[in-house]
Amino acid sequence: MATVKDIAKLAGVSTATVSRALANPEKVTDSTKKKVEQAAAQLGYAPNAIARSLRTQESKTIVVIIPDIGNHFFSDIIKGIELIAHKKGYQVLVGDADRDIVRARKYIDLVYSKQADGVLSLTSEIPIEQIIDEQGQTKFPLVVACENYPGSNIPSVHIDQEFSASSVIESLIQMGHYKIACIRGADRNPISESRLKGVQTCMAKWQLRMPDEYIGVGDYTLLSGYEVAEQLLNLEDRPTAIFCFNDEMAIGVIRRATEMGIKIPEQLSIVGFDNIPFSEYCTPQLTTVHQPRQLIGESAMKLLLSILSGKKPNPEITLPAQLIFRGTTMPPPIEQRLKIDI
Amino acid sequence: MATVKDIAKLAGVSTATVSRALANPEKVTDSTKKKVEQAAAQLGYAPNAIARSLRTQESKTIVVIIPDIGNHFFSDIIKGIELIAHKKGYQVLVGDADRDIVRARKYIDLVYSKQADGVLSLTSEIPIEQIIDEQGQTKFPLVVACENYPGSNIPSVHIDQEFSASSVIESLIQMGHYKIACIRGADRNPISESRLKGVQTCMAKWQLRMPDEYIGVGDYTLLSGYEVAEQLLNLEDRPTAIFCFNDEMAIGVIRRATEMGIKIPEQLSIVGFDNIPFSEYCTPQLTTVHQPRQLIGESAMKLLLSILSGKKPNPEITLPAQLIFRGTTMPPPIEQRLKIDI
DNA sequence: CTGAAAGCGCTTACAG
DNA sequence: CTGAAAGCGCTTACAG
Repeated sequence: MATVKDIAKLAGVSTATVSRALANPEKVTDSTKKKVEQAAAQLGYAPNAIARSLRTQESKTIVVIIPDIGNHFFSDIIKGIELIAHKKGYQVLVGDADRDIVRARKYIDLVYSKQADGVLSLTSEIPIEQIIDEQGQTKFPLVVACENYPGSNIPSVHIDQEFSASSVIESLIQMGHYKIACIRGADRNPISESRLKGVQTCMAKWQLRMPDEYIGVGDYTLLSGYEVAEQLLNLEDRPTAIFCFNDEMAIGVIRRATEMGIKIPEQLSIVGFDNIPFSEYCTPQLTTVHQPRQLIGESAMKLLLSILSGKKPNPEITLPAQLIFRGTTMPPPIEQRLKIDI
Repeated sequence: MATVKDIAKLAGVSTATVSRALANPEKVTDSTKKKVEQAAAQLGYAPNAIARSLRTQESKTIVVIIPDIGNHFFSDIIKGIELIAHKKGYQVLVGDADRDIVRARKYIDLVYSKQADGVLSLTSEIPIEQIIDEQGQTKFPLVVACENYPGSNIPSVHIDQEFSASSVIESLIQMGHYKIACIRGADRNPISESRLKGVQTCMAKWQLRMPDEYIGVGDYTLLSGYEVAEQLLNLEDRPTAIFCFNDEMAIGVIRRATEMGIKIPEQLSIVGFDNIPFSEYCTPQLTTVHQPRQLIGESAMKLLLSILSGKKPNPEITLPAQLIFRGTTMPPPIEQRLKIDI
């Protein structure tokens, strides 16, 4: 492989000049610029990015940690991240943590080993002691998207989870539902906690309560939705609506309900979350909460970029979400409808 | 950040010894090993991988190029790749080419800029002149998975596309279908070509022919399946079966057919390809060809690893696929059934 | 077993 | 505008 040295020899200049001609052509006369470019082309020169990184102390690479590469929700976010990153000359390294904090740690290590300049985490399942110092500050450029660490000041971009969840419940209640169940994510997952809080706040507002056996726990996969649906739908006092904390689980519920001969939406309303592409293609089409995925990715990357450039930007960005009504929701059978005193 | 120099000073040894103690502890006395380890721990040392790469001339990183991060099919393959790669101390950089050869080129550049040691491409849409020299040899460690460059000797692992496609058609014909349409991928896509060849070979074997208007062209997305279905299903002589070259398109077809009031599978049989998780969760459940995705990923990574270690392995691995019958296929209405002369 | 020294391929502050 | 020189942080062949 050709190096700056080879080019220098061929062009009859110093390596310093080669470097300048290639990186800052304006610092060099037109004629040397031309000589160098020609020599570089002739030798098929490709700069050694590793050597450059070592010298400049930056890798121009950021790593994005995703909890599960099999989850559709993250694709568009990554597209948004890449759009901005590439525009600014940054590479994107996608690391699948597989919901394992040990694997997440490995990806964060890339910053410590200087292979990446910053981290964009799409999960909050990252080792807190690796990222926060004694003063509660982040130890390196980090942005958390979609999720957030409540109570910390880690920069983050997300929708208003609590409000969105609360809106879902509000609209179900407006339809007349009151036997409302939900399928949440694992305990201690901040998103799940926020959404559940929104759910309960709204129920309380209407002087309703969601009994414990109506709160199913899934892991955001199709299969877990399918399995938890089984429990919920076999309950003595079966819910008339199920709010799932993502679309995958909702689609699992549709499948199980269909198999059990329960008519959707006549006998059971289902609401998902995320508005993944498949949500429009299942039968019936899924009512869900749309998250502006690409925008989240773009905003998160811009935020990280501004941190990387040494600025102290506003560390929290909240983006709008919207509830999309499709074919899995309608008022419950009349005898099961909430009677509202006026 | 602490460096070997700092550790050397603290431990009272040379940097050479520090390096040895950390990388090859057996080359060093137990007592110096202990001293060095202690010093390293005390300083919170993290090795600079960039400096190491520059010195050792290897990055221990491989890049995997995928055509579309939004496509479910690739998730498990990546999981398989990562499983093997991590076990062998390699990092995996996932690059989304977005079906754009210019972007694929950027990822391959990582090899030339020494940031990656090899490439695992899950698409054949890569610039041929960048990877093949005048003698028709690959210029750097490269494995193509799922797809293949017919006629080249680029190492690859894949299923037998032609045979799998031909089996699908065979079984449709056995059911009595003969008005069989398909939705293929773009022209010049090798997978698409191989499968189409399998389709046509099998049709010919039964002395049938697939008319041109029965061959729809999609781009492997839900939407394209939906749109092409519209054309196919509005044909004067409507097909009784549609074979889609991936599950996404098949699910798009299901959606459109359902909207048009066409009963599946009574009036229309549909077969997909890939067996993505959603194929089990749509209504009806999709008949499809299962590809051993994780195994493909693992095999491809092992093949790349063996190339990286300087071996000349068998450059072509063919893995078994299997046809999975679910709810979208059955014999066509009796009056549309193929009459076989015995 | 250990150390001094060279070198991987760049970039950049400094001097001219 | 250009060049000589230093240095980023490692590893390793060589000498002892």
